[in-house]
Order: sequence, then C-alpha cells, then structure tokens
Amino acid sequence: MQPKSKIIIVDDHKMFLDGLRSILEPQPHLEIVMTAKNGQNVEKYLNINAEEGIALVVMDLNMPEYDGAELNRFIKKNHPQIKTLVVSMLHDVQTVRTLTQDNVDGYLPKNAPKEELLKAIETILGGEKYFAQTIKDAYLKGMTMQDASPEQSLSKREKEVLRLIAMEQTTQEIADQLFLSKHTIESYRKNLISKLGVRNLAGLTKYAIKLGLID
Amino acid sequence: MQPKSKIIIVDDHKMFLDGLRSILEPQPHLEIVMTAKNGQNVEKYLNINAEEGIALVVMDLNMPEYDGAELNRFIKKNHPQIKTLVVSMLHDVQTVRTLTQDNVDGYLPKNAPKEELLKAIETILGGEKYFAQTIKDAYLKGMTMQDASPEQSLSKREKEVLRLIAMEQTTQEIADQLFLSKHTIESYRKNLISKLGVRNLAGLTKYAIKLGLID
DNA sequence: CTAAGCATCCCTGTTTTCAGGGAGGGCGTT
DNA sequence: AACGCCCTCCCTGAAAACAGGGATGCTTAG
Repeated sequence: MQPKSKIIIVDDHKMFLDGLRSILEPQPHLEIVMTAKNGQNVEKYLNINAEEGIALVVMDLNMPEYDGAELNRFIKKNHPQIKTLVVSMLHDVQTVRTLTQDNVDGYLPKNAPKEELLKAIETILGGEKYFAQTIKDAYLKGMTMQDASPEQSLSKREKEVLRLIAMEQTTQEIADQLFLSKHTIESYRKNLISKLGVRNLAGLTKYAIKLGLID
Repeated sequence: MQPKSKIIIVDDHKMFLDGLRSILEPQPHLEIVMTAKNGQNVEKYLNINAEEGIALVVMDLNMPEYDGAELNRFIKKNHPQIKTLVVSMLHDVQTVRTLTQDNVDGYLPKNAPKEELLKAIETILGGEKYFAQTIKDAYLKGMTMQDASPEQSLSKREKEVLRLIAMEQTTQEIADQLFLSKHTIESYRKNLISKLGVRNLAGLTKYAIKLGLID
C-alpha cells in the first residue's frame, strides 16, 4: 500500500478547519497529522518534527498574530520540500504576488468547491502548482498594470506615514507630529497611492489594515 | 425509525458549505435537503415547498445580494416554524441585536468547533435558543456600554453607501451608481461620520471593515 | 394623531486631498 | 564616479471631502 501524504491544516476558524478535515479525512491517500489556528504552532511543530515527511500545509491567510503569508515564507525557507496551499477569502493581486514570490504552491478562494480543493491538492502533491482561474485572471490583470507602476515594497518611513494616515490624521497633523513639512507628507501620500495602486484614503486605509499597521 | 430533521445550508463560500455538509451529513438524524449561496434561492424554495417540513436553516451572514439578516427576517415572518441558526465570522453587537429582535434561534462564530455546531443544532431543534458564549459576552458588554455612547445602528441605505465609500468610490460615482443626487451621498457621508464618531474617510473605511461590509 | 426615523435633495464656504510636476542631499553599491 | 533609492521639500490647479446648516415627503411606532 502506498504511503499516505501527511498534511497540516491551519485556519483560525475552527468550523472551517473541521470542514476541511471532514473533506480531507475520507481521502484514502491523505493523512491529517496536525491542525492549528495560527502559524506559530506549525513552525514549532515543523522544527521538532522536521524528518516526519510532511507533504503539504493547507493554510488560511489573514489569521491573527501570525498569518499565512508569513508561515509560507517560513516553510519555503526552512522546509522547502513541504508544499503549501493557501485558501483564502480574499484574492487581492498584491497578496498573490507576494505569495508567488515566496514560491507558494497553490492558491484557492474559499468559495471554491470541494472538488477543486481535492484537485488542487492532487496537482500540488504531484509536484505542480495550482491556482484557481479567478486568481490567475486577477493576477494577470495586475501584471499588466504593474509595468506602469513601480515596485511596491514600502520603506520604513512610508509605513510610518501610512499608519498615521490610516489613523485618521490629516496631512498637516502628521507633518507636525513627525516634524516634517506638510509637503513631505503630501509626497508620501501621493507616492503611496500610486505605489499601492489605490485611488484614495479609503484604499490606503485598507492597505494599512492588510499590512497590519493598524487594527 | 425517527424522521430526519430537514436542513438547509446557506453560505456563499462553497468550501465552507462543503465543510458544513461534511460535518452534518454523517449525523443520522439530520438530512440536508438544500444548499444555496444566497438567500434568494432559499426564499423561492421555501415558498414552493412550504409543506415539506423544513426544520432548520443554517446561514452565513454577510453574503452578497441577499444576506443572512434578511433571510432570517423572511423566514421568521413567512415560515415561523422553521428554526434559524446564523454562523458568522463577525460578532458585532449591533448585528446580533438585530438578529435577536428578528427572533433568530442561534448564533455561532465561525471559529466555533464542530462539536459546538452540533450541540447548537440539537438545542435549537429541541426548541431552545443557542448563542455562543463569546456572543453573549459581547452582547452584554455592548448593552452596558450602550448607556454612555449613542446608538449607532445604520440603516440599510447607510450601510450600502458606507460600503461604496470604503470601496474607494467618490461621492459622484456613488451618486451615479445609486441614481441619487450627489448631495444625498454627501449627506450620508456626513451623517456616517458623525454617527460613527470618526473624522474622515479613513475612519469610515475602518468601520466598514469592522462591520464586514467589505473585506 | 404625532413624533421619530428614514431617504431624499439643496446651499455656502473652508479645508483637504489628489494629480502631476520638479528638485536637492544622503547613502550605499557597483 | 555614477546609479539607484530614500527622504526631504516645493509649486499649481482641480477635485473632493468636510462642516454646518435647512428642507421635503413617507413610513412607522407610540
């Protein structure tokens, strides 16, 4: 009999976790060896049981404390043989890009049907990558737009300003607070908007939240 | 043999739907007669199959188009014998209050474990109500804090406008989209700012996220 | 019936944001 | 030394947001 593929599931919504478990457990060739509600415990587990031959980690993004992006980065750096599949509610281009740069093996929206989940797992365990069509569409659209817009890793100062913007402060207030000219803050604001590909304060705020700069 | 309790599940995330199904299907006394991704279809189904004896509808809140709150209201008005259980990611006080006023039979966060889901269903089918402890806590805290801070329940229209604002749309764009005057949207924006006690677009956006109007 | 809340629309004026430029100095890498 | 990147500051003009009013009609609850 062929050995089962060992799988870890990570999601902070227990019910979803149980749902995934119920879907995967009946699969004869899969074995769930651990479930967790954030990345921290998985990291510990992998460090201790490095030789156990974990095949795949299925993870949510957007968990408190230690999210999927971070966990994926950790796994790919320290345990590159382990495959990773991200299952998330949101599918924004930036997140997917970050994940692909970090060599994630697959990405599914949470509204994908059970069948697609199983197919994705098979594909990934077979050594290939699997991205849902909707994700690919969004990603490509983002790629073409990316040519015009520069790279968007934010500097420390930019993050600081972004944080204050999202804290409902006006340009003038931020300037006073950081002992800078209001023109400087205006420049930052402008650069952030174009760098992050958003239209206005609302977009900046959402991004700040996504980055975890505020809550 | 005792008759099975007929259940309908409503959630726009297919994978979650499949998860719930996998949890509930093995239960010998439960029978899933329908799943849907929004309230609309359920409404139709109930109108046609009114006599089929549906026991319970398990629903997500926060679905596009026709959300759980609305569906609950419909069910309690037109088919009061059918029980309703809301399963949601967010647990803001206002939403829970609205639901309880509409006589919902139970409320669980999505991070509740499988066991609690089953227990909640049993409780509700037995004729009692079931609310997760965390929900009850939040609700009570909201009740006491309510004295100090003014009430901030948003009307449906207000939520709609708030959603569009947080989606990075300008006042003019929202006006066009809803076939309203831009003055109207400006009024809404103004009211929202004062109602929610925030200063600007950033605050509105954060609130919209907290309410789950956008992601 | 009456008051309250909701949805709609309007006005005046000020402040802030947004768009699209430019520009100089510092700092590290090649 | 030259290049890129970051941080800083400045300008103009248009668009949008914000503040603080008022007004109407229509439901709904008391």
